[in-house]
Amino acid sequence: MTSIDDVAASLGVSTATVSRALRGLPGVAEETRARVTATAKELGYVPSSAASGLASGRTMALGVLVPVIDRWYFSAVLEGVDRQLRAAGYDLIVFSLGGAGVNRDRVFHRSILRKRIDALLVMCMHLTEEERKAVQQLEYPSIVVGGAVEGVRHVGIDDAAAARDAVEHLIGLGHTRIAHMRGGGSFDIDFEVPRIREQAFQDTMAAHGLGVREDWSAFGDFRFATSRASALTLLEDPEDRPTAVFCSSDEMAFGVLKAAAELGIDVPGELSVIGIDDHEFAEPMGLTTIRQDPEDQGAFAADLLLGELLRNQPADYPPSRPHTLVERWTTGPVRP
Amino acid sequence: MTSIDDVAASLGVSTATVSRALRGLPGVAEETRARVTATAKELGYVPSSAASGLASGRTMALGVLVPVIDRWYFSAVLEGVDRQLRAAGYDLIVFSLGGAGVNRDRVFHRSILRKRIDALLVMCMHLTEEERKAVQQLEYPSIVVGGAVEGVRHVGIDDAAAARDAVEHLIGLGHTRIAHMRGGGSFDIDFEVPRIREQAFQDTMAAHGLGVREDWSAFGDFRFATSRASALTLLEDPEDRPTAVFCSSDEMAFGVLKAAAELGIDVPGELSVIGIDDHEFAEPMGLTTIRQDPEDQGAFAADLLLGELLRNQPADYPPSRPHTLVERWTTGPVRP
DNA sequence: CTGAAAGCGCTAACAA
DNA sequence: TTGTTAGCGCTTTCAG
Repeated sequence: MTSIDDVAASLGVSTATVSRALRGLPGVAEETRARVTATAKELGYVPSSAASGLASGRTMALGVLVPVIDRWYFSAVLEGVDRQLRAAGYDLIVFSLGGAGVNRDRVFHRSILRKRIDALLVMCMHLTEEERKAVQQLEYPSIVVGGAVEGVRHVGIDDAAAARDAVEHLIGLGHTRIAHMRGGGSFDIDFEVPRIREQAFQDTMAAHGLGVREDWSAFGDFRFATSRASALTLLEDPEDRPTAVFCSSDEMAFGVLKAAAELGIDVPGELSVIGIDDHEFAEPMGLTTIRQDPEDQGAFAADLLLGELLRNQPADYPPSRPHTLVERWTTGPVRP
Repeated sequence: MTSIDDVAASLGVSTATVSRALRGLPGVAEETRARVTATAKELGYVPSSAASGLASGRTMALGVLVPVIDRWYFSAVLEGVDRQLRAAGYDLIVFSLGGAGVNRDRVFHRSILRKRIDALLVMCMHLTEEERKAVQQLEYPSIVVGGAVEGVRHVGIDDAAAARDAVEHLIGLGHTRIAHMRGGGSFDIDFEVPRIREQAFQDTMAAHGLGVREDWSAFGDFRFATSRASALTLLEDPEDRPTAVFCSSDEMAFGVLKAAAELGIDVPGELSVIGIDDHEFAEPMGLTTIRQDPEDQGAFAADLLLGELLRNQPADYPPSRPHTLVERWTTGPVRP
């Protein structure tokens, strides 16, 4: 492994000069810089991040804490984060809690506080009291993406408004018998988001003088399979079923669509379905939904953190990222 | 930031003892170890990974190179990798090339060779000649997951056998008019896998004396949307269309199913569809498919690398991970 | 514009 | 069982 000393020795300059030249710092003769750059390349010199991290205190890495990696929202945010990091020459370290809460505190203590990263991005999820405190007391910048976590700043869509817009779209089409396919639950992934969307559903219904039926609150766990199974029950009685279903996520909307297809229910003739997300499959499925852009959210948060690292002071920003209604073909006027 | 010296000073022992005690090395009195552990915890001491990495040469981090993060296969592999790393106390650094090939070499040189990781896992994708060489010459263990990369060892399913099994399932049901929805292309994500599956399709057809039609080779790009669009054309003529479609991935199979539904084609009555993957949606969709387990592949590869790091010598292993046919409800006997 | 030298916080012989 | 002593490979004052 060729080190900075090798480069310095081979040129007869000091390591300080090599370091300065390679990092583009001022106060190096252009001619020297050129020679250093050339020699470094020739020798295949690559600085050790451990050494420079130790010496400078900056690791050039950003950590992202996620509940799981392989779900649409989280991996999309990661993609957006990574895009910005790449541009800035930062590396991405992913701390996954891996679904259920095994060794959560091990992950927290061992990795996050280990001076391995310059900033931390936390994906929306349920944190324990202790974890929340740990994040708040981090000595480097941090931010939450997605649902809010009390006492920590965050960026994401306005979940209540997004849910309200979805429900009002259905109401605007004349629907009054509206069911809700809700998320949250088993994975402990996030407490707030599903609750906020549920609350917004109820509030919006109430605001329009519409009642919500307890048995029309179906549990879909933010997943296709669970939602399909729930919807099979929800929609089974042709004499008494909703004319529209508001789904707290697109994946759950797909489940409802699948169930409707199996039951021979025409969409949107007999049933309107709306989701939230604008998942990759939403467009080819023709799903009407409230679009959000997790990549944008991740990129925005990463940029924010990167900027703070650069200027060494907290930045001001609007917490809400946009959402918009995308009308496609799964919603339509209620049938008289 | 409390350092190892603080802990040592506060106990009146040497830093060496603290280091040994905390890392569970032998040769420390149990009583001493207990006191050290307690004090470390009390003072909130967390070792600096930069410092220990520099001193020991081990970073306790593993790198994973992916073409993109937010696709089913890649994020699932990541999940499996991460599970093993977590158990071993390793951190996960994700190097994403981010779809198209922007700054690819920057990523390679800046990050991968930077002594930030102890081992590298490369997700199947198309590497340039130079990149392949760089990976081969890495001075730490590396492995490819998914499709093979010439000159680098790898783990994954036997793609040819998987495709053959899928096609033979269709042939076994009496189908002779079989189309192929193929992947590969736009993203440059992987050259080998789509090609191998295509070749296996053709070989298997030939082996059974069946012809393949050029116009029945549809391009689905491994994606739902693209596949649906292709299938709409593939299946449009009721007088002359395949009775079965072999899809090189489940997402593409979903696209075919969607197209069939839109065209009013009964599955499996008029059309059989089989995929490869066993995507999360496959079961609720009732899709017959060749199951592979990317999480298992990731975990297996990570374990292999971790083991080699531990024993400091290359391990022997069977390169192929299992695949199995999962029969559900999208395939059936050809209609006379 | 360049060099010398003192660490950054830990680990790993080697002694004791 | 514990302590001493060198570094690991960089960055960063401070001089020159």
